[in-house]
Order: sequence, then C-alpha cells, then structure tokens
Amino acid sequence: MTKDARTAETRRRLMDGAIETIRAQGISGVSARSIANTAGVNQALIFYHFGSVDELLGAACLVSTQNRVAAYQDRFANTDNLRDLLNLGRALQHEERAAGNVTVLAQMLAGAQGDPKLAEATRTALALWVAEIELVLHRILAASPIGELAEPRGLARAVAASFIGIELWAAADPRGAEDGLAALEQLAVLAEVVDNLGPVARRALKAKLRGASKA
Amino acid sequence: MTKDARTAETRRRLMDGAIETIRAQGISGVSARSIANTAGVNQALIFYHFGSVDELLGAACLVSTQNRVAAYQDRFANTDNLRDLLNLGRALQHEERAAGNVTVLAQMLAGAQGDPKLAEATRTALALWVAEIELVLHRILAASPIGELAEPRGLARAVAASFIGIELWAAADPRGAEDGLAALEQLAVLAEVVDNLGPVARRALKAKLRGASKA
DNA sequence: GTCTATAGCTGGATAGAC
DNA sequence: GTCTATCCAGCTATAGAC
Repeated sequence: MTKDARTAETRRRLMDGAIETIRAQGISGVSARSIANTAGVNQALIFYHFGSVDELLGAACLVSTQNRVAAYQDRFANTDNLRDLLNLGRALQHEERAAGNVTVLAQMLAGAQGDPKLAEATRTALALWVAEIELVLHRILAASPIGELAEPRGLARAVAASFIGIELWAAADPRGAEDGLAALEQLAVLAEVVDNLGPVARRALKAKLRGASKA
Repeated sequence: MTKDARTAETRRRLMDGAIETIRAQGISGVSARSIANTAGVNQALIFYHFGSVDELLGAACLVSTQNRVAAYQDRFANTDNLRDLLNLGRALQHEERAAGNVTVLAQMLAGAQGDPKLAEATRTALALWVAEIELVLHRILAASPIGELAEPRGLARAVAASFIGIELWAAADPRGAEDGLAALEQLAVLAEVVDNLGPVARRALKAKLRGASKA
C-alpha cells in the first residue's frame, strides 16, 4: 500500500469513526479519544490529519452528507408531483434513520449552539439537503394551488427542520416520534387531495388563498 | 433569612443557572463548574442539593417547563378554532424564543441521545407541552374536515417536534429558520381556508379525505 | 448549608521516537 | 504517517473545616 493510500484510509476511518460516535453517543459523547477508539486509530492522528476535533467533525459531516444526498439525486430529479414527493419523503425518512445522517445533523446542530465553527460546518451540510428539496418543491408548487401561499425556499427549510426535530424526538420517545411522523404524512395527504380537486373547486380555492395571503 | 429559605434560594439559583447555561452554551457547554459559575454559587452545592449534574438538569428542565406551560394555560383553554390556534402558535414561538424554553428542550433532547436519565427527564418535560397542544387540537379537529385525516395525538407531537427543529436550526442559520417558520404559518393558513369552505365544498372534501385515509 | 481543598479522571493537544 | 508518552486544563465527586 502506498503512502497516499494509507493516508486516505486513515482519514476515512477517522471520519467514519466520528460519524459513528455522534450517532451512538450524541455530540456530548464526542471526544478525540472516543472517536479514535471507534475508528480503531491512534488518537494523535486526529490532530495530525485534521488539526482539531471540531475540524474532523466538520469534514466528516460534510462528506457523509454529500454521500447521502448523492444517493437520492436521481429520485429527487424524477419527482414532479405531490404523491411522488410523499413517497420519496417516506423512503428517505426510513433509509436515513438507518444511515443516521439526520441524527448526525441534529446533533451537529445542537453542538453548533455557541460554537461558530461547528455552526458553519453544519450550515453547509444542511444546505445540501435543502437545495435538493427546494428544487423539487419549486417544480411541484408552481403547478399547485398551494403555490399561491408557500414559497419553496421557506418550505424546504421547514421540511428539513421538521425531519431534524422528529429524529431528535425519536431518541427520547420512539413511539411519540412515530405517531408524529404518521400525522405529518396524513397532512401531506391533505395537500394532495387539495391538489387533485376538480377545476372548479380548484379555482375557488385559489381565489380564497389569494385573498388569505394578502390578509 | 431562615435556613429553609436559604436552601430554596440556592436551589432556585442553581436551576436558573442550569437553564441559562444550556441556553447560552448548549448541552455540550454544560458542566458543574459552568453552571455554578453562571449561578454565582459554589460548585460543590450542586452535588449537595441535587446529587449530580444530570439530576440538576432534569429538575431545572421540568420546573422551568412547568412555569412556561402554566403561563399559557388560559390561552390554550380559550382556543377553539384554527385562526386562534395560529395566533397562539405565533405568540408562543415569539415569546418562547425569548424565554428560551424551546431551545433548552432541544438541547436536552440532544443530550438525551445515549443518556437514559436525561431522556427520561426530557420526555416528562415535553409531555407537558404536548398535553396542552393535544387538548386544543382535539377540540378543533373534531369540527374540521381535517379531522378526517390527522389524529390529535400524532399531530401534537409533530407540531412540538417541528418547533424544536426550527429553534435548533435558528442557532446555526437564523434567516433560514425565519423563512421556514413563515412557510409553516402559511401552511396553517391553507388549513384555515380549507376549514372555512362553504358547506358543499366542505362535504365534497370530507368525502375525498375519507377515501384518501382508507387508501 | 456552605466553603475550601483535593483526589482521581478524562479531555485537547503536542513532542519526539520510530 | 504513526506511535508512545506526556503536559496541563477542566471535569465529577467527595472529605472535612466552618
């Protein structure tokens, strides 16, 4: 194995270890030693390769989020109606719970309180998800009466933040989180029903919404 | 000042200090020393009065949440339609951002990952908010076509979790969180519009929703 | 009840051998 | 690049004076 390959391997193990440690113990369980232990790597190598624990955390979070988002690019691109989006959301929620990316972002966000460096890294990672969601919403809402009210920019952030909140909740109260998620899905069904009203009801609703948004 | 009064005063200062420390530095900035420092109280007294930092955190979180929820009891009780609920939510979001209770609960939730004691305390505190929200939703949804779809139990938890997510987001990206919040409010307006449809459209919608909920 | 002092541990970070 | 050894700051928790 060449030197470069060994370096890359060590860096990868450290980043994987960092993610796994956040996932299992939360941000307050994270330390150079706990990460090195999970990674099966010497503790001093964190500082050699990344300079500090914070910078390792930032790098790990960014790379792992890039990977997760990339895994959905096709599915995001092929979504152009509410029903597909709802299905995608369901799948995403389920798969990411297993992969742990949402949990990691939630913990990073918690750690970002009063730590500008972590805040910066977390913001960058979150932006990757938000950008994808925003694009899809833009496409879908343009053709929906709901588009009269909510703009994609805000809605994308609200959706992402809600995922974060639910996932955080799940750690303390799994059943409650499950119920909450089911309720959100039902609300999405409401949006879909509204979206599929006949042309007359649809025009009436549009007019009402236009009035409401001005009030 | 009597002994009992001094004891109560110290306990109060410690609990206030704990809350303030979580608020300012997040859960990973919390330690017996940082709390004692904020409280202006000797560090050893945490262990004398509460036994451990975790137990202080649990007690502080519970008491401060009780106080905040109590401050809203009348307003919750007097809310029986979507418009009032939307206004209450707006007021609550604004006032609690200042009071910091939502931030504290979010940080406790983050700390609860892999710490069963914190998880238990946080669950109890969250339940106080959820119970109020659930009661209001129960009242409102019974009279609304939306009630065909979402049950109050799940929806209450979803709403609370979303508040948590948004507030956590705000620490890293204030503008993004603001946009997200605005979008959620607009969605509530949609619900209100749906709720105020004429009797014909309303019956049609109900039938559609009933079909959708079975699918 | 409250304080000082301290034991014993874990944390970040670096120096220097290999 | 990686390892061992180590410094020192900060942590929880307790003992004991007041």
